[in-house]
Parts: sequence; C-alpha cells; structure tokens
Amino acid sequence: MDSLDIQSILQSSNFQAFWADYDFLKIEDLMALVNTGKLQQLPKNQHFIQAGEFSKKVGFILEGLIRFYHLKDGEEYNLVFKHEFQMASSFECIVLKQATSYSYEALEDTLLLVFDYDQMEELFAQNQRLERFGRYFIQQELAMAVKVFEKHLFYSPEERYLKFLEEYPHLMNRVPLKHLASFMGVTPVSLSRIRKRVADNRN
Amino acid sequence: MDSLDIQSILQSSNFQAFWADYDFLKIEDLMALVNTGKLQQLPKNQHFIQAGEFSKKVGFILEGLIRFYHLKDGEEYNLVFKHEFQMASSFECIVLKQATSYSYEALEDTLLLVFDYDQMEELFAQNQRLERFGRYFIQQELAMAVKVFEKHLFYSPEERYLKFLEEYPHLMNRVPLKHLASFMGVTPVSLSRIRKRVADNRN
DNA sequence: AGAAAAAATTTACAAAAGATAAGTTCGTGA
DNA sequence: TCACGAACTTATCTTTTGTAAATTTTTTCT
Repeated sequence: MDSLDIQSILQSSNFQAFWADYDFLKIEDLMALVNTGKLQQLPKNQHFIQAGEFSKKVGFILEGLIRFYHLKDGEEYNLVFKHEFQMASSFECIVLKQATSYSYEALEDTLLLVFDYDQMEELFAQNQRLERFGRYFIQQELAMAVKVFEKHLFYSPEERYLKFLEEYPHLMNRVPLKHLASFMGVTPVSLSRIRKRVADNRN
Repeated sequence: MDSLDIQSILQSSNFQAFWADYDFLKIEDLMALVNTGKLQQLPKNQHFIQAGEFSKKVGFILEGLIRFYHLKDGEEYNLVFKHEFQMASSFECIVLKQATSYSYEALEDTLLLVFDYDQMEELFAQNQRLERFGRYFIQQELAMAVKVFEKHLFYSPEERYLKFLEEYPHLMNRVPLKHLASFMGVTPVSLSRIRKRVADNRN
C-alpha cells in the first residue's frame, strides 16, 4: 500500500475525529510516527499476534475488526473487540515482559498500521510531544477498559446484551454471536435464550 | 507530617522494590515530583473522592487500603482494592473530563501523597523523564486492570475466590467479606456458600 | 463490660445459567 | 446450485446464584 492511501485515511473525517483529542501534536510529529509504521493487510480469520509469542508489535487499526481473546482449557474467552482507530498490542510482552497469553484474530479483513514498540520508544525519547501522545493514548485505553469491565460487574447477562445493542449497534452485525457470547461471559446457548427472552418481551 | 517521614518511606524496602521499574529516573526528578505532593491522612471509612465530584486529585498510597466502587440502585460494586504504592484517582475526571461516577473510600487508616493532576502535567512538560514515568505508570495500571478483569471472564466465582486467596493472601484479612463478595461479582450470601463448599472439600 | 449495630452465615425458595444433545438455519466453497 | 460444516436454536436436566428472612458472630461505641 503506497503513501497515497495513508494520506487519504489521515484526511478522512473518522480519523480527524480521533485526532481531535491530540491537538498539541504537530503534523510533523504525526508524520514522523507514521513513517516508522508499515501497512499490513490482515485477512479475516488470520492472527495478528498468537498466544505464546513474544511480540512487541503495536498495530493501529485503520479498517476492520479484531478480537482479543484468551484460550483456556480449549475454551476461547473474548475480552474485547478492537475496531478502527484502536490499538492491538500485547501488554504482557510490552509491559510485563512476558510471552503473551492472549491472541489477536481478525474477524474481518483488516488493515493495520504496524509499529515496533521499541522503535516507538526511541521516537518518544526524541520528541516529548509524541511521548505525551503515547501517555494520553494509554490513558484512553485504560478508561475504555474500565468501562468494559464495569458492565460485567454492574449488569446481568441480559442487561449486558441490551447495553451492547444500544452501545455498539454497528458491531452487532460484525461480530458472530458465539464471540459476542464469550465477550459477555455466557455460553452461546445462554445468549440464544437471552435473545429469545428479549424478543418475546418486545412482541 | 514532615519531610522526615517522606524520607523514611522513600528509603523503605517496599518503596525501593516499587521504584526498581523506573531506574531511568534521577533522584532529583523524583524529588521534584514529590515536592509538589501533600501528605494526607485519610481515616478509615472516609472518602478520598466521592461520586459526583469533579476532582483531579491523584493520590499515591503510602500506607493503607482503599476501595474503588460504584453505587448503582442502592448497591455498591467494588471494582478494585488499591493498596500501598498504587494510585487512587478519577479516570473519568482526568481522561474523560466528566464528573466521577465512582468513589474511593478508605478501608483502613490510610496515608496518601496527593498530587494535582494539572500540576503534574506541568511538571511532565518540563521534564521528559517524568513524562515517561507517567506513561509507564499508566501502562502498569492498565496491565493490572486487565489481569483483574480476566479473572471475571475466565473463572467461576468459586475459582475466583481460590485465586484471590492465593494471589492476595495479605488482603484476605484486610478486606471485609461483603466487599470481597462485591469485588468477586457475587452476593455476600453466595460468597458464604462458596467458603463453606471450599472448607468442606478440605476437611 | 455491656448494649447496640454491623457483618457474616444459614435456610428455603424461585429464577437463571451451565452442560449436553439434538435439531435447524445459514454460508461458503466446490 | 448443492452439499458440507459451522453457527444458532431448542429442549431437558442439573447446578449455582439471587432474594428474603432468621440466626449467629463480630465489631463498635459508650
């Protein structure tokens, strides 16, 4: 993919909206960062990072959808779905300095801008605005993680399903129900019952 | 509390262990940061931050234990317990720029070093090593948050109780069971049943 | 120390979720 | 377009949790 494509993405209204939070950054800061990234096309059902790897890749999703999951006793547990303008990377490798126990798998054909964390750090060390951008970005990730977590604690599975419907309507048709069930912390069978209950109560 | 006390805390082995992750910081960086903080004694059962407030306080716990909880329909939901060398602050106020819907309440007499987030930001802008320290610290917080979250998704309430026992034995005697139950996502009644089951299986 | 309040446990019952199995629908590729 | 496999739904049975109320234990306060 050539630089023309990057340009068109950077100029899209979606990217501009994402970007609004980081107005202290200069355009040349952004370009310095973007220039260290490589575009990667990740076809549906393929992995970006596999459990067991030690990878410091940081993927910024430009297009598509990826699930972040853990495999335990043959069961897969989806923690979160990452979509456009979100980040896919292994906090275990980068922060905890361990091999990752999680995997990232594309649910759709996905386009990523892929960075190397160590290279990003070098850049951050040279450019304090980028360093701050890095911190703000992580703070956003933390805030979003808490928002996801709180739904598991405050709401019943049925309420979580309704919340998901109203909060992520655009993901409803992109995420297979078995993965949604896993994300919600129930079995696919149970999700199916919940959907039936909800449908019946609205007849 | 005078500077002598800060000195003795900074020289404690617990603090040194916490500090080992941030070896790129110079001692004068640390002192510059510490000097902007104020010591606060927070008696048991008192709030550090109350739901509804807009507070950018950042409390670094030197001693004691605080619960981070949310009130919904008269029920309290504990998301996490913060102890020594962890941070208590409102991500909603700081990151999302909203009033907080969460509260922090001391479960023990607690000693905090309290910063103002905006003042911290100024300091970070002047000192890139501190800026990086800020980012690393948040990254650690995110990693810990995911580790807490994953237990809710991967494990049953009974397994969560056993995990808590082995992972936080030092918190077991510090956290009342009703708050532990809330943290585990079950009612106190259910936790009581779980404890009985576990005890019976070990007879 | 003793009274009052809060916390923890126990019991009974109702509701929901898990496991398993079987049947149906949907999609994809040959 | 047909056939195969994956995804989803339905049914049955078992286990666990939630709610409510009563009882015991622990903590707090005077």
